[in-house]
Amino acid sequence: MLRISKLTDYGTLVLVQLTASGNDRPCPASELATCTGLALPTVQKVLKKLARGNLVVSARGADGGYRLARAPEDISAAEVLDALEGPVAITECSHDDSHCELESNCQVGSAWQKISRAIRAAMDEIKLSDLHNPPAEFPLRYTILGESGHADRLSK
Amino acid sequence: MLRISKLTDYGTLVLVQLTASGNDRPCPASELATCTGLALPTVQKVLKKLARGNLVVSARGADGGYRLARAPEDISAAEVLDALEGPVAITECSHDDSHCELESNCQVGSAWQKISRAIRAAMDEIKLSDLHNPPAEFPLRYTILGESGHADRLSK
DNA sequence: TCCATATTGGACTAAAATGGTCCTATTCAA
DNA sequence: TTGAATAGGACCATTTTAGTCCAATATGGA
Repeated sequence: MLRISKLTDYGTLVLVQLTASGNDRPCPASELATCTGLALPTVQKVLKKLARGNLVVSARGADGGYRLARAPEDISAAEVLDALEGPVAITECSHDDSHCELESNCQVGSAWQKISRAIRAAMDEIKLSDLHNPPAEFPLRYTILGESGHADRLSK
Repeated sequence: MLRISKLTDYGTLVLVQLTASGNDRPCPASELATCTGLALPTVQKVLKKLARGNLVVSARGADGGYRLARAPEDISAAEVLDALEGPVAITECSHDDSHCELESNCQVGSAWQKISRAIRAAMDEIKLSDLHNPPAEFPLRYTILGESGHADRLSK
């Protein structure tokens, strides 16, 4: 269903580790590797992606390392996914495709896109601090169907 | 983010087509292929998966074909994903892994699993009939954070 | 200045998943 | 019996993913 790549999983591990160890000093990749039990090259790769996604800031040279770019409450799960999986389009509706001529089909495409946008919006609300200390449930709710036959609008 | 494979997209197309064309007679794969503009072998493959997922029923032989197993209101998006993507585990927490010894890490794993379960629950509420005639938005809502610091429970 | 410590960026390979096609067997109705 | 149709796999090409490694660069301290 929601397929999360291992890289994303590792990245979350690393981010949580950074969260847990305070954020006062830069933490070298080697230390994160030993703390998480992951292979060093893998941790390095993940950290590079996280840095490019502006979730961590790097300090080069001796006493260098990585630290969170923001407070854990200000880093969302959606950002983590973006940084590590890239902005993966759900279903790319290639407009020159023949089957997109049929209007009913494109409605389908847009339906999945809408669903994905909704999920993404929900992910925006889940923060790194939630992942660090997860609640019993993440109460994602799909509020359905006024008598219009259409779903109510998102209240947010 | 929510990555949907092309197969799933095609499958949804086919299901919507079956929905749109009524459900009185079995619809052969060839007809669905021409209606959707998809290649016949692809449509056949998709239909086989849908049949194994009990979303469509097949009739073999002359005048055979496929029809929806249930009313469009009784087929959920989650079922479609299950049938076409398989029950993809998000993050398999292999218990013998060394890094799972660290309790904080496993908390992460469970966090993603909880998120995925929440998304899945939301998908259960979205029906084929919604995909056929999608609303302006799918109002997925993540209701957050009582003062406990933990999220409120799903009310459903 | 020199050296050890770190990140940066990219290349690279192996393995797995995905998309798409095709073939043979089986089933059913006329 | 014959033709239309599904059932079930096998198959291959392509892409994605995981994981490793290397040369270059930056930093702080002796």
